[in-house]
Amino acid sequence: MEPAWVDTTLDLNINPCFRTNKAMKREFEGDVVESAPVKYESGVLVEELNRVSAENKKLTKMLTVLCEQYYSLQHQFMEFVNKNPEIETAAAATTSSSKKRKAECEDYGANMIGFSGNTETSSSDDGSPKTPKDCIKPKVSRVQVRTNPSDNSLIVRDGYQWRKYGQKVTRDNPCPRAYFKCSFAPSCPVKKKVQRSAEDPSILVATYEGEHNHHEHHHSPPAEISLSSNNNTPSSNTGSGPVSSAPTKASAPTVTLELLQPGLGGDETERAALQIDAPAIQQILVHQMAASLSRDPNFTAALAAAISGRAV
DNA sequence: CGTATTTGACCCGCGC
DNA sequence: GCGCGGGTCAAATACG
Ligand SMILES: [Zn+2]
Repeated sequence: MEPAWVDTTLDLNINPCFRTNKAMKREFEGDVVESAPVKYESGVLVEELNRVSAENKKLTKMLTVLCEQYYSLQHQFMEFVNKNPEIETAAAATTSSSKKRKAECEDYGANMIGFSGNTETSSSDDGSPKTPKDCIKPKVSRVQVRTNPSDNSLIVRDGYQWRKYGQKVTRDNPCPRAYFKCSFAPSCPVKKKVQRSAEDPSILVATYEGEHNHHEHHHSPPAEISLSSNNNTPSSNTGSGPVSSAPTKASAPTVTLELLQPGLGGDETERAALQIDAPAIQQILVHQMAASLSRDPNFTAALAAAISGRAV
């Protein structure tokens, strides 16, 4: 769980010298005959190539798993953020260096309903499309992904399968906004909107809406990360949730999050530092891991390479 | 030929 | 009522 593991992996990936030395050493004390240096060298090289190839494959697999875990973690992180409006305010205050703060303040309902409630409830609903608009917003989560504008037009690679069903140009953004719908399960109501940031075209803003009621269409990792945000998800209100819109202030963790604008370094991703005063220490670790992951340009580059190279 | 994407049309809420 | 802006539909098209 500690970020050191990630660093080690990345170092292995980009700098296989140590591994090579070890392998060579082992080869030396193996079936080595010094009388034929060329043949020995060739054999060692071939074997080393195979080894490196296998290792590369293994690392790619690990990276894929890590990527999936990262996405899952990111998803849950923004879910966590959505439950605390203060974080959003602070983040908007810091990140909006020049952009206007829209203060749209989408009501963070924080109620986990809508995942078994609004899909099939009104079965005997005749033609009248009139629905009681009791603000049954299932869930709205916003996430910003930093990508290379030349690589991909719009992000889709987040572990799920999306079907594009619309594209519109918005008023205050020259970049169009794309509308996607989860197409894996026909009963999955999850939608997502993707639009580039107006100022920084390398940042894609994705807005997820709803919650998946199925697994990812391919082998999902067993999620060794046991974040699970157990503090404020009683998970007993999933059925009929007239839950309070805000978590109880008494037991809610006080979270302080600050996001730094990447613009200065140009190569530096946004950094998230947060401070939790709660019995959930795991969340701190998880968030630190997320921060370190998103902060590390090596990881970003490797992630981009892995995604673009081994497209799902 | 089946499926996914494109893209203009259509709908709907909202402010004037 | 009307215009505007955002969201969705669906016919046409592209793709494998
Ligand atoms: Zn889904």
